[in-house]
Amino acid sequence: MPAITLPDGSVRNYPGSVTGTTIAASIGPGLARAAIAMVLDGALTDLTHEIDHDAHVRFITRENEESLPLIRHDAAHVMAEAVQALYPGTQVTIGPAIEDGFYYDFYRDQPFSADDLPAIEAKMREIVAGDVPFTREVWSRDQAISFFATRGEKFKVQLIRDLPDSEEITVYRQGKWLDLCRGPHLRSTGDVGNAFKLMKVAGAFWRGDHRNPMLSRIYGTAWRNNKELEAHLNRLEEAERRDHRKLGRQMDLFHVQEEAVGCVFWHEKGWRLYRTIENYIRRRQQQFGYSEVRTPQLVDRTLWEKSGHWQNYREHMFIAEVEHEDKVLAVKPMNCPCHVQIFKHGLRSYRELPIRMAEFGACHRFEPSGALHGIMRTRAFTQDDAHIFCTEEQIVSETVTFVEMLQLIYSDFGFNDFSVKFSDRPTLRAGSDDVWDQAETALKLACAEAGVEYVINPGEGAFYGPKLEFVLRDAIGRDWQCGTFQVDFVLPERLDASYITADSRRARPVMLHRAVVGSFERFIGILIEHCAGRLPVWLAPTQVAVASIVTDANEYGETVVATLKDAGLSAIGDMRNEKIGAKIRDLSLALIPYILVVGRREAHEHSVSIRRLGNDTQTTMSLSDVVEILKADAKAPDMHS
RNA sequence: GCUGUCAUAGCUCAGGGGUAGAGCACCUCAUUGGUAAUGAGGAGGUCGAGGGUUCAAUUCCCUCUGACAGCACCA
Repeated sequence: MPAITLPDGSVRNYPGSVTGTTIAASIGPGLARAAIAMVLDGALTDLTHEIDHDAHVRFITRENEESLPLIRHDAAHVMAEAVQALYPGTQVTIGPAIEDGFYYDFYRDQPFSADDLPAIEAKMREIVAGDVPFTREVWSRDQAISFFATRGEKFKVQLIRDLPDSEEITVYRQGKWLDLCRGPHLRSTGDVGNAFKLMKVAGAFWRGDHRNPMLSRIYGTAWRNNKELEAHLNRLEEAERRDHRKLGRQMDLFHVQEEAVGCVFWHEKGWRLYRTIENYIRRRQQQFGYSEVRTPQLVDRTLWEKSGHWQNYREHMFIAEVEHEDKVLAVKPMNCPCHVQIFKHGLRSYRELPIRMAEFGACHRFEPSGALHGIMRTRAFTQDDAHIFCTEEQIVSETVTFVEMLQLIYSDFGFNDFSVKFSDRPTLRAGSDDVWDQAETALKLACAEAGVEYVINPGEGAFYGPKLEFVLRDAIGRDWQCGTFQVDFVLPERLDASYITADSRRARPVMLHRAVVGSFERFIGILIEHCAGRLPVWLAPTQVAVASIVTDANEYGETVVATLKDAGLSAIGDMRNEKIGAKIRDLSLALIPYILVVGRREAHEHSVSIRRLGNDTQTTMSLSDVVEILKADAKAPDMHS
């Protein structure tokens, strides 16, 4: 006699075991039609699941966002059936729902190409139109293994073998096709609906391990209705429009070329943007008690051996050798060991701590070719790196202050939304478990004190310590990891850094590795995409353009440009023999925040007509007023008194 | 690095076994105009590099380099 409690608190009794389908039907025909799955005692479950005990049940309908992963997972099954129908001999592996959609990994001698997608998609729509029910079956392990083995599904067999003994082995059948699957699923293939689209094919390693065979993965996107699908496709187009590589070219900020793979050629405008950001960070660091240093690019391998980087990252380091000297130098891949050298130079007293040592450190890392991405992931980059040498007692307060600084900087760049990941000890690491316990505990305590909420990122810490990763969210909802904060008890030990305590003994400092923007290259890429190239005035490489209407106004136009430059603004003149409409268009496409138009009237009145980017209205003002307005608008956020 | 796709003018792209084409940008001339494209003319390419097949290769084949998407990697 199961008693079923519904979300509104009402309880219904059923004579024997009962399915969700029956319960929904007993509540009403509307719900019977709409319910596509249920949450049974907190767990998402098939509607056909038999309930033989008292339970809480909540029904999921298409209106509910929780239906999305189900729709996507079902779409993956439908795709797998379609693929096996069209390409016999293809082996199936796994096909989960993911953010925005789903994928399925197949094994096939000939990987799929984009040309195969229309046929697969058409077959999928057939299967959806067939509207055949999904049915769940529990199989024995042997039954499942022999079934998939006879079909030559080697990957499935391996999956089943690796399932823990406690795990019930279930398959889901849809018509003649079936797949090993934990479920749950919707009622039938028809519930997938038609708001899906196959997006791309890609290679993916079996079980995510590069030593394993490569599978052929097909990605799809799936939604509850066509409106959602359209919105998603529009978001993708918007992201493409914002691509920093495209905008970087259009705005003439930088380029990359074959002779310096993964390295950025900064053009004048891009470099101006870079320097504006660097100077801003420098001022913030000063404000927060950092001192700036500069360390060598080429450092003997012995130092990297001591730090452990040679053992851990040798294959990612650029090496320099000279003909007449028997030395191997590494182009520095990071700054920490160098900063320790400065710390070690001379005796340090506890009175000096914390020492906050900052460097705009240019680093080189041999990143795998497939990892490179515009200026976001490069082989040569510069970090806003700093290392805080402090006592254990100072970890908490230093963390709190760092988070405060990071928040301030992010919001100055227009990022007000960020999240934090806590990465704990990795499998390959230096330092004893005691030291790791100590470091992780200290960092957690510091987070609590700073009011930082985080999600755990298991096993993703650096080899020398746990870290916090600060992930910011951009204007179109994409996440980017920028800031980092790492507690390190290992490197000071390895590199033998010490200070003199109040009672004249030697003690090890703790080293806090930290960066706010991370790599300047990457951050600038993110910034460009965040604001779609329409940089705030203080960052814009060209802040204002002066356009003349007639040649008679050119001379006055030039004096306006000169006045703006004298006021410290980055100004250009456009005195070309073009119509004003064409100039407005060109200067707008160049994403210059302000356009000042001058004609005979303005020249005579000593005024300008001012127009803000993205706004098609204009007002005429005296030149002196405009200069004051622009000066105020062009001030860096930390320069407002 | 792996799988796949791609590489033609500064940019965006078309073409195709018989020495290359458009639009924009650029240069020249005319035009002096009031807020997102004035008109006409001109110049610009070893068709990514190397090899092969062929009477002939930018086009077909192979190798390399680079780019793009995904995977793997990211101290």
